[in-house]
Amino acid sequence: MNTAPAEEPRWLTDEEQRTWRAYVHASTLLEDHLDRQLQRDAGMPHVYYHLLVVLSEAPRRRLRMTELAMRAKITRSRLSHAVARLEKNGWVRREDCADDKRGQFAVLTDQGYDVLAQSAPGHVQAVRQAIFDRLSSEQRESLGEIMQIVAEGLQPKEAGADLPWLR
Amino acid sequence: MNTAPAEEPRWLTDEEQRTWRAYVHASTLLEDHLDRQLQRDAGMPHVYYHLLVVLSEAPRRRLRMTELAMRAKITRSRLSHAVARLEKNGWVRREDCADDKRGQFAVLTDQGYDVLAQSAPGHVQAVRQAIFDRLSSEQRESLGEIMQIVAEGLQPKEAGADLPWLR
DNA sequence: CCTTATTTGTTCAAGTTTCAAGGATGGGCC
DNA sequence: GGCCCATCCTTGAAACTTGAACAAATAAGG
Repeated sequence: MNTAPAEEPRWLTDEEQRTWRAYVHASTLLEDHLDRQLQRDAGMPHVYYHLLVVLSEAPRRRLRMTELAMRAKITRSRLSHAVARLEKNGWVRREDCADDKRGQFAVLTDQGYDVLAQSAPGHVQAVRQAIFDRLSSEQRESLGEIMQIVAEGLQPKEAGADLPWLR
Repeated sequence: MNTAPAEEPRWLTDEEQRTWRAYVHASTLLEDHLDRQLQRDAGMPHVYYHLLVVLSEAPRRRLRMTELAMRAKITRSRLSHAVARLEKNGWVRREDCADDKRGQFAVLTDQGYDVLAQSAPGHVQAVRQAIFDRLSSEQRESLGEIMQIVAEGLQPKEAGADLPWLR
């Protein structure tokens, strides 16, 4: 028996190595940048801002907790804490679900909407400045395709998922 | 005087919007994925793992704290905590700097190197599986260029930086 | 020298995220 | 109904991150 990894793993080529490093650096810097920008201008980190965005696009500006967690790609636990915080800020409010007594809706408040409306321009500008303004239209297109592919590959397999949705 | 934002901001086009969403989703899922993979196989999150990697590539496997922070794109504060944790694991050791009595070196221990060597294959496989195996060679190339550009744009301007290096 | 400014790394407090556990409801099945 | 198990969401503790404040040491100017 040989349980130890017998074969040499397929290491990254030099170019892949460089690409991967560049990706890690860029994504780290970008997330930091946006977190700071939003913390300063909106009083919340990027993940929280994103939650408000997702809510703002939902019908009646409300979503079930699980649905919101899935759309935002975060765990339910994390969402629970996050909503608690946003609730304290008055930007989100919880509402019981009539059909399912286990359920909770997260609802974007008017106040939350205002914060969003106020900080959106700055956020868009930051994103534009960091990414789109620097890329050619071919690159922009390419980036979209690539990220789409990567995201799909990591998406918890739907239907019969062996994961209780995202672990 | 008109301090309020007078002009309609340049919103993202629909395609840019989609691209940005795809990016956020992909990067979120990817970072989560790697964090879990490494937490499971190496007992540390991705950032910490990256610190070991950077150290392993430095001459004599050691770097000044600030230098390490810069290469890893994290704050000194965060690094301080991280090294404390890694030190507790016996994977990194601190050493005083002879030239500059304020200075500290973070040194990768043999034990740290072993952990790295052991977990590297799994990590590479995860990265490959999530990204490179899914992309065409054109896309791989494109991704590298794009991320390079984005990273450069966010890099704290060197020389005369008005930032105390990353705030 | 002597004073002032900068750099280096740490620490504290507050905030966030993760993980494991748990309470409650819903649904299927006999 | 009664039982079992899945789903919905929350909780608490531990780990991690952040930003500001800080002490020590060095660099820069006069």
